[in-house]
This record gives sequence, structure tokens and C-alpha cells, in this order.
Amino acid sequence: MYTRAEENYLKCIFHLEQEQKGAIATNAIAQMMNTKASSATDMIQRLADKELVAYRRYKGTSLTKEGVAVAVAVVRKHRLWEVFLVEKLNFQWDEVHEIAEQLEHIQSEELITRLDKFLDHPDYDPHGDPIPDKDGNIKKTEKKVLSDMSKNQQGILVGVRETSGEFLQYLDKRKIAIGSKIKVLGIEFFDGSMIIQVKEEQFFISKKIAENLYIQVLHKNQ
Amino acid sequence: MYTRAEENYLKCIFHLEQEQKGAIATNAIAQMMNTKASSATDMIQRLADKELVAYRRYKGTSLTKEGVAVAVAVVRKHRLWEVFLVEKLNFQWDEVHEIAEQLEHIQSEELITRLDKFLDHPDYDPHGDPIPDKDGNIKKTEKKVLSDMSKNQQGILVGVRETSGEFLQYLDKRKIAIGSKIKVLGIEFFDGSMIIQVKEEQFFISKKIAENLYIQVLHKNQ
DNA sequence: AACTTATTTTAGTTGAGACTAAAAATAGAA
DNA sequence: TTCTATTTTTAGTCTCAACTAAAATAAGTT
Repeated sequence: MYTRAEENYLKCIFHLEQEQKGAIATNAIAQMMNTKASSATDMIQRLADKELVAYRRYKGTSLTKEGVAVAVAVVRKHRLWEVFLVEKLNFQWDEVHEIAEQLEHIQSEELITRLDKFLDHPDYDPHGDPIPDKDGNIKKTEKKVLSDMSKNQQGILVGVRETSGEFLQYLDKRKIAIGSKIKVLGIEFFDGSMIIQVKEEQFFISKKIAENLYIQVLHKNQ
Repeated sequence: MYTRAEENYLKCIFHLEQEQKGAIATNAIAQMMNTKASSATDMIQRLADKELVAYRRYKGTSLTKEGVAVAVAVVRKHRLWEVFLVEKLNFQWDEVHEIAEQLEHIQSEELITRLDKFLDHPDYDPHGDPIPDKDGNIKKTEKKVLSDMSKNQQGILVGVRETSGEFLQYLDKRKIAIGSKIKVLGIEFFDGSMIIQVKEEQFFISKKIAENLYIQVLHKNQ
């Protein structure tokens, strides 16, 4: 098995690889891990010794097959626990991350198998992120930020970037929630603000808000 | 907050104090922790510095008020998680201990409050051990091993000492489970074997079996 | 009381995983 | 291309929690 720290680094590199192409810079890892570059180098070299990452001095790091597998397993656990916390224990979206950061390191295959079943095999976590299946397959969502959508496109709110209490309350007040169907009725070219339709209601949304909403794009007839 | 190792030592000392009176020997702690006496001494001294235990060289260790509070909180978490694993995820009694050993160290007051509620405020874990409440009060059960009971006494099966699969299956086969009402019909003086009544059925029970069943004694009219 | 045995503590190491400070490599600008 | 700024790595420390080996204390026996 791998240590907590190892798992956290692997998960971190995994997330960075999702966003950027190519090898990941040591600094980027250090920054995301809230640690110093020297500490990151240290750990990266240990991970390289264990063949969990491919690492070339000064050139950057990328996960090996094995490294990806470990990272995905951790992500799966993290997201399943988040579903548990929200669905079963009635936590709010924004309260669960920190706790799931701890729960994701519990070691037991069987536990996760049963938890997954107990939760009825969810596909997405409360933030709309896909939950990898047992074999590490991730349902790739075509996820865009709302502000990148064009007029008349529609989709489903699957996640939020910001998770501050104020922002979630802003959404709650408008009854905008994960799963809501959203249609872009119009975009103001000048400031990027939008008019959107949610159920029967229409809202004016600033660009800043739109940049913090992840939408799974729906195509014709969906 | 306290480290995993600190919490484990405190819990260990707590359990030893339940069984023996007086200060706990370093060796006893080391043995239960599967570690060497020198390592135990080391940790005990750290715990003493933090005033979680009272420690006198060569004389032994006992928990302070604060130490008890920490230990009880860990025990509470452990037992609540065991209930969760058995009741919600359908684990068997004997499969949950190891996982609960990990879960008991998750740090979040709120999580435990909500878990407790989700489980409907259970009083006992699947092994029949009492779950401390939020304030650390433990419902003291008058718990005896079956083999210490006398003729015509009756009680409720609240726990098992042995947790091997074979033993639990032995019980399952006879429909003897936590919560079963058991009455001692007779004791064979020679070998300590017993005849007991469970519901409508009577069983012959060897002394060895009787020594592994914890009974909460019922008094007249209960 | 003296001696033996068992228990406990001290002293010194080890490995993870963090740190700081300094050296080395790379990248960007003149 | 050369110099400077940035990034990355190395070297050396620190803390936690374990270890071994050796010293100190306590307990039991004659």
C-alpha cells in the first residue's frame, strides 16, 4: 500500500494532468500541495523510484500507468464519500471536501464496493464530477463553463468551481442546483453577462457567476 | 488535534484501565500496541508532556481527565462506525474492526454528530459494547461472561469475545445473536458445560463457548 | 542482604516527510 | 549569445514514531 502523502501527491499530479498537456512542473505540484518545491522534488523522486511517475530532472513529471491507477482509485473513494456525506448525512456541497480528503485514504476494497452499492452506484459526485468505476474508467463529461456556451445552447448544471457559502446561497436562492437544466437565452457581448432560463424562470447572470458554473452540454433532442 | 499514534496509545491505555485497577505497566501497553517497550516509553513520555497521562518512571501510567476524554471520543467514533458498517453496509461482526480502526481517526465533530443521528443514536455497537455519548458518558453495562452466570439467571447476549468466522457461524447456525435472551437452565459442575434456553429452544454449550459470550444480566421481572 | 531475573528506561539509529539555504539548470531578454 | 531571472535540485536539519543495544531499576529467592 501507499502512504497518505504518496496518495495525495499522485492525486494532485492526476488533477494537474487533466488540465494541462505534457509533463507537470515541480512548482505546480508544490503549489497545489501547499508545500515547497524542494519537498515536492523529494517526494517525486520517491514516487519515481517506485515507478509511479516518470520523472526527468528539470523536465517535469507525469504519472505512469500504475500511478494513474492509484490516483484514480483515490479519486473514486473521495467522490463516493462525498456522495455519502451529502446524500446520507445531509451535508451541503461545500462542507464535504475536507472530510472526504480524510476518508479517501481508508484502505479497504470491500468497503468501497459496499459503499458504492449502498449509494446505488452513483455516476457523479455532488459537485458534478464523474466517479471512476471499479476499473478506473471515468465517464468523460463534456463539461464547459457556462460562460463558454453560446446562445441557444442548453445543458445541465453538473458542477461549480467556487464553493464558498455565499456563492452556494446565491444559487440556492434562485433554485439553481446540480441537475438543473439551463438554457442560454442571450449573451451581452460587452460584458459577457447572460440571460439564462432555468425551468420556467429567467435570470440575469454576470460573467463572473457564469465562469463558476460547469455545464454538461446537451445536444439536440436531449 | 492529536496524531493517529497518540490516539491509539490513549485508546489502548483506556482499554487496559477498564480491565485492571491501578497504573498500567509499560509492557502491557507495548504488548497491546504490538511494539517494543522502549517505543512505548517514548510515546508515554510524550503523552505525559502533553498532560494526557500521569506517568512515573518504573511505576506505570494512567490517563488524566483530558486523556480519558480523548480516548473516549475515539472509542465513540470507532463504535459508531462499526454500527454503520454492519447496519448500513451489511458487513459481518467480525469484518468491521480493522476498518473501524482507520475510520475512528477521521477528524470532524460534525461528521460524528450526523453519523450518530443517521444511525438513530445507537447505544451499543455490533459486539454489544456501549457507545459513549457526545459528552463521554458510557452506559455501564453489567456485563458478564456466560460461564460466570449461575443456574436460572438470565440475560441478553450483548457481545462476543472471539470474533473468528467459525465461532460466529456456530452462533448463527443456532440463531443465537446479539440481543438474544438467554437463560441458564443447568450447569455441569464437572466440566462447566451448560444447558441454556434461547427463545423456545434449548442448547448444550461447552465451557469454551460459554467463556466467549458476554451477557447483560437481567434481574427479576426484566 | 545479596544475587538473579524481569521490567523499564536511556542512548543512539532509522525512515518519512517536511523545512531552509545554497547550488545548478533552464528560459527569456538585451 | 550572453546575462539575468526563474525554476529546480541538492545538501543538510528537524520532528514523529518506530527500532536495537545497553544501562538502570524493581522484584523475587535464597
